[in-house]
Amino acid sequence: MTSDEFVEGGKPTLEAVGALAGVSRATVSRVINGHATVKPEMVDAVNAAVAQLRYVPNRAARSLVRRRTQMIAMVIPERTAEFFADPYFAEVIQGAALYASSTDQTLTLLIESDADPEKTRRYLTGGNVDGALILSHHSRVPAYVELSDTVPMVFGVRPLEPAERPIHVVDVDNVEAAAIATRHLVARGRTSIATISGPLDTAAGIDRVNGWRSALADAGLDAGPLESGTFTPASGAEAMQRLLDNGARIDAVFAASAQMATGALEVLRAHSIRVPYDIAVASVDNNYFSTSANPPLTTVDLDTANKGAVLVQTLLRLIDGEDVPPFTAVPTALVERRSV
Amino acid sequence: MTSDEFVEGGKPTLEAVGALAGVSRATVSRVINGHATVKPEMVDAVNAAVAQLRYVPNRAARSLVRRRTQMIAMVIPERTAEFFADPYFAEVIQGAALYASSTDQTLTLLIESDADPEKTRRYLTGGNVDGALILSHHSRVPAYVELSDTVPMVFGVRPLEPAERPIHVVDVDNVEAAAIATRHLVARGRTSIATISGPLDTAAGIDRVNGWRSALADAGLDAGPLESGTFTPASGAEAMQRLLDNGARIDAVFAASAQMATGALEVLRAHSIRVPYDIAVASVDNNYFSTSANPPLTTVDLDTANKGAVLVQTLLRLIDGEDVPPFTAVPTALVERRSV
DNA sequence: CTGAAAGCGCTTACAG
DNA sequence: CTGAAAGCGCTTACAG
Repeated sequence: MTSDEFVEGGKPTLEAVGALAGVSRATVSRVINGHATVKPEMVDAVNAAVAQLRYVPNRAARSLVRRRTQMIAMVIPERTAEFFADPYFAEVIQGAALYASSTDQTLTLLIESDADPEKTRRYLTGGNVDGALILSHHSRVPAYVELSDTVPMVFGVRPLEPAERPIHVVDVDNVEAAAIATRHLVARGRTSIATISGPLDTAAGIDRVNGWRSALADAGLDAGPLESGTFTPASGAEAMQRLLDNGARIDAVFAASAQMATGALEVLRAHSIRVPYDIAVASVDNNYFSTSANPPLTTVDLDTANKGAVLVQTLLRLIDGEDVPPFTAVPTALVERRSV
Repeated sequence: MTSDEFVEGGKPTLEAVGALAGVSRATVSRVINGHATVKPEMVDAVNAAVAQLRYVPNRAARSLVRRRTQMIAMVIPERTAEFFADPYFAEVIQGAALYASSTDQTLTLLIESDADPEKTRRYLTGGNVDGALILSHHSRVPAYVELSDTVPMVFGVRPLEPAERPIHVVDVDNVEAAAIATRHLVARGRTSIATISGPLDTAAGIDRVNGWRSALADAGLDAGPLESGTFTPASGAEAMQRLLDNGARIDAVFAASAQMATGALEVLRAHSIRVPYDIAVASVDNNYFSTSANPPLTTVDLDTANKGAVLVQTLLRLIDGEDVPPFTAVPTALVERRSV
């Protein structure tokens, strides 16, 4: 008797597995779903049959009866590609997709339509997904906050304004990340530490300024000058130039992103200011920009891929009705290279 | 009588829509699926009921009976994030996701596991998806070619060796793209045109060299010197340096990627060689690197987002059993900036 | 042209 | 501890 007898044509079904193992399909189902009430010998027989037939449960059937789509959406801004010089999204997506693949959830990418913002909301509320991860730009966040009691959601960034209702966010502690970098500068004996901040209308921009400021205060140092950029290399170069033009005597710069640090480094080089001898530069982000900068950047690793994984993990907990804290912090760590 | 009477609790079903419209659920199903055999007045009644109840078909139920998962996978290399300085994947994904969202297919990202390559194959052959888009590195392609008669597949790159069985690829015509750039250099009066090629073990690398060579031959010009890079800025800089070191008199360079062109430009600047006055530089890729180069690059736009869309479109045709040509070319176009 | 009915492949009360 | 049966929400022959 070959196992072929149990699969006529297409994919094997529960029925076929049951026939091979000599049990009902209800029992097979129980074994597959780990319902501990099955006799060990039946468990073994079923598992053997599953392996022999290479049985894979039909997602649609399971999803239909469980009333779960088994899908989660990752919502990302439409203009991502234009800003893809920023490796952030790629890393989060990669981390999230990898984690999702170890569960029976499917991760789908939902690109926000700038032309039709309602489309995304309709999709999310139309029962297409069990939950959503929101990585939109901060300006879009409030609109999603409203949906968060219709469909489970986890945000990748804290809203600027305190949300009107309890929400769940997974992010690094940006205050702490900036403080880590700044403290390292202090520990290396720097005393006049400027910052090139991110945009001050973003949570990350604000929080990193606060981290820089508080680390300085803790060390009994005055806050150095602050110039803001937009997280891009060009904006970092311009901010560095303004810092120099303003004539303040500084011996270190904390840049709120590796991209801005890269731009700053170019300006310093153009002025023959030696890094780290004359001015040390520390930043946040451990990515392509940090390693290929000249000199390579001492920076804070935000572990963005891990953030992607934790986002999914947290969302699944929420979907399962577990109690999830409003904020889950992803750990960060200093990585020392040659710019400090 | 309010429409609430037809939806007790959860999402409205076909049954509820039928009750509101005064028809059977079979008829509602026919209207929703556009089976032209329904009387116009019933069509209207059904559509009104659908709108009123905001009815959205249950994907799982539909998928179960149609024996289609309604999902397609995009297979991408695990190490993507590390190379994400290359905007290519982000753009393809964006184009593909956007197109998929206009259909009732869901696009899911499948990251190849370097540790367990079988995992991806099992997923694809386990009935999880209706088809797959393969964007892997070239070395992985042959393994997928084997699967292409088990599950419909479209490749984003032509295999290096002619495939053992008929496959479907969607890509730009790399020979033509390179020829466009080179012809433009020729039209501008350049006569000694070198190339910084991509890796010569990739289809894009090889094809772009051939395009450069044939454009030159067509113009009655000798092929200039060739140095190879790996598509990265650093490799472009090194190749440019070798070109200079070798002392050949050249008045133009065709770089097979914008990233390599960026690196080459830096070397030329360091040598005070003026672009385009002394040496003109044309490239391929219209992305962040092309616009932020100094000077901005005259280059061939590969319309990568559109490639993503066409990949999905082609795969859906294949899944529907249509006749699809083995190669679908995505159009390219020259964009003139200041490097030529 | 339309409806009643079967069935897609699962899960899970309900009996036993 | 296990099985027979109902049912998740659709689509589609099959009658009429």
